Amino acid sequence: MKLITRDTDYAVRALCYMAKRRDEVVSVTQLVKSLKIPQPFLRKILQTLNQAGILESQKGVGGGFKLARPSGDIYLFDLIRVFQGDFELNECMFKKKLCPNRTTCSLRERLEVIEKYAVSQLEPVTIAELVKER
Amino acid sequence: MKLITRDTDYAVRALCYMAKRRDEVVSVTQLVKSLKIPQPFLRKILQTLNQAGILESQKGVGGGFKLARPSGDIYLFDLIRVFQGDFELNECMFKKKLCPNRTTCSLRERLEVIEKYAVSQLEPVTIAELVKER
DNA sequence: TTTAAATGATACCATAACAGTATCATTTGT
DNA sequence: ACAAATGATACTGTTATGGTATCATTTAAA
Ligand code: FES
Ligand code: FES
Repeated sequence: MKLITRDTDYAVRALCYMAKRRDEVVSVTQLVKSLKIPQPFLRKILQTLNQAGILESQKGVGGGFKLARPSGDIYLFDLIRVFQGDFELNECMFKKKLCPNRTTCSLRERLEVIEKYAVSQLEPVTIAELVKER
Repeated sequence: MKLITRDTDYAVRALCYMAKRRDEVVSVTQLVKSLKIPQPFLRKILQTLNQAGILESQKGVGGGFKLARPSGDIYLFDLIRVFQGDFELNECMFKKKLCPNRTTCSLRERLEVIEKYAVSQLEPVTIAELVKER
């Protein structure tokens, strides 16, 4: 039961690293030296971020990736959305989304409260924030 | 990313049903008629609860299950523990539990806050509570 | 102009968790 | 004896997770 998967976590680390070198193009090879992440996996992650418009890429020798926008405009939730889909702790709970008990189920209400809290906590987090804090 | 799996959810429903008929032995067949849960699956769930000491069973004709203790003493967390293991939204995040970034990672702190909140919300919930509320 | 360093695009793979099913054995009330 | 119930256990299908592996393409620099 985890809130954050490996993809997302790795992405956060890589983006933090890049945020500290803004506008500098960083290659996967470089990144892998600092962050201990398997190369091909990190590569896939960065390509995904590129397709999602969070990174920009430059091909060829001396190429690599850089942030597509200021680190303060890259939200943790953007990454979660990319790698994990919508943030839902609820997802109640029957084949094709229709749970008969929705109206009566009080468990559901409690889960919703938790989800709301989690969202409120995570929503404001940006890469800039995370970099600043260390 | 769900907090509660099907097992747990089904268990909650079944236990609520049984809580309303305290000390009455209820068979899986009966339960399945009210709750829309696949029979063999529910059976497995109840057997597990039996082994966990949450239910008592009676074999043979007219047999079935009943609560092993008052519904106010059966906590949602008991069920979560049985079907999902420890409640951890964190589980950081590296092969054999040792994440190098633990000290510096500020993401972690945020997740911990959320986890604490979730626990505080779910901890007091008992079957009795859930029955009462509908 | 060749070469090497980089990404692009895809396909593949291994493991585990999740959500069940299926069987056979045993107990027990009638 | 029989049928209704649980006990025990093994099996199965699907999806998510956490990756690898390949081949193609771009590009800077020798
Ligand atoms: S069981 Fe579906 S809403 Fe709670
Ligand atoms: S990445 Fe391991 S504690 Fe945050």
